[in-house]
Amino acid sequence: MSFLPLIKELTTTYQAFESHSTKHVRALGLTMTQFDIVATLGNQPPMTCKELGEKTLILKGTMTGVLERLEAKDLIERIPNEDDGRSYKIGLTKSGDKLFQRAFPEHLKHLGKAFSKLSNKEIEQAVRTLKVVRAIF
Amino acid sequence: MSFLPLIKELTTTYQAFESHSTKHVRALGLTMTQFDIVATLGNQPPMTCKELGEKTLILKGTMTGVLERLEAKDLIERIPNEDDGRSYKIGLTKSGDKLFQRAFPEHLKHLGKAFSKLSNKEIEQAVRTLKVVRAIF
DNA sequence: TGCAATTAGTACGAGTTCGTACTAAAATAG
DNA sequence: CTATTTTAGTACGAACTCGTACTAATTGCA
Repeated sequence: MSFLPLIKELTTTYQAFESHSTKHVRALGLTMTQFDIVATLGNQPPMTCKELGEKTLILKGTMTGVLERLEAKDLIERIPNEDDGRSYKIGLTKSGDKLFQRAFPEHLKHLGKAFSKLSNKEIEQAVRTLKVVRAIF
Repeated sequence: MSFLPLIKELTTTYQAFESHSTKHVRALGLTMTQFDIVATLGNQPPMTCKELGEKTLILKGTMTGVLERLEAKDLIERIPNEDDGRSYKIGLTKSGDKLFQRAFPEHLKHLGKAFSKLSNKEIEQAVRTLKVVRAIF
C-alpha cells in the first residue's frame, strides 16, 4: 500500500499544472484541446487528421468536432490531399498563424515563470524520476 | 525552455497511470468518476453532495449527473438530511456496498502489481520530487 | 485485374467537465 | 422579526472524451 501517496501526489501535481496552464489558455479564447491543435500546427507544414491525432493524443472521433469549431473561428483550413483522396491536410489560416505567433510564446512565458522556481538540477531530477515511474506501466 | 521535457514527462506519466487505472475500472462497469464516488463512500457514513465534491474534486454541476446515473444503477441512495433541509446525505446501497467490497481491493491489487516494480526507496524519491514540482504552482 | 482488408474521416450516443443561472432553505444583520 | 446574504443542490448549454458503427478511398493479395 506504500504506493498510495505516490498516486495521490502524481495526480495532484498533474492537476495543479493542468489548472495553471488552462487558466492562461482560456484567457486567449481557446480551450486546451484547441490550443493543443493550434500549437501543433504552428510553424509546420499542413498535416492530416491522423498525424494531428498522433501528435496530440486526440482521438479521431474527438478531432472532428474540435476541427469544426476551429474552422468556424477561421483558425484552420482544410486542403484536399493530392496523395490520398480519403484525407485532407489541415493547416493554420492567416489569422490562425497570427494567433499562434502571439499566443505560443506568451504561453511559454507564462509557464516559464512558474518553472523558474526550479533549478536545472531539480528539473533533471524530476524528469529522471518520472521516467522511472512511467516505465512501470 | 529547459522545463519542456519536464512538462512532457509529467503529462505522459500521468496519462499512462490514468489509462492503466481506467482500463481496470471500466472492466468493473464503472467510469472513473463513478468509481471515485463509490470508493469515497465506501466504509464511510453517508455524506452530503458538498462533502463528496470536496473529497473527489468533482464540481457540484457535474455531481448531479453522476449521482443520477449511480442512483439509476442502484449503487447509491439519497437520505434526507435532518440537520439541513437543503441537502441530502448520500450513501451506498446494499448492492453499492457489495460492489465496493469487491471492486476496491481488486483495484488496489491491480495497481499494486504495477507499483511493485518500484522499490520503497524509489517511491519515496518520487513523492519527494513531485512535491517540489507541485510547490511551484 | 478484381476482390478483400485496411485506412481516413465522419456520425452519433453516453458520460464528464466547466460555467452560469436559478430555486429553496438557512444564517445573519438590522 | 423581517430583509438580505449565503449556501446546497439542480438546470442547462458548450465543449471534450471515448467507443462503436459507418462511408469512401486505397492498398494488398491472389
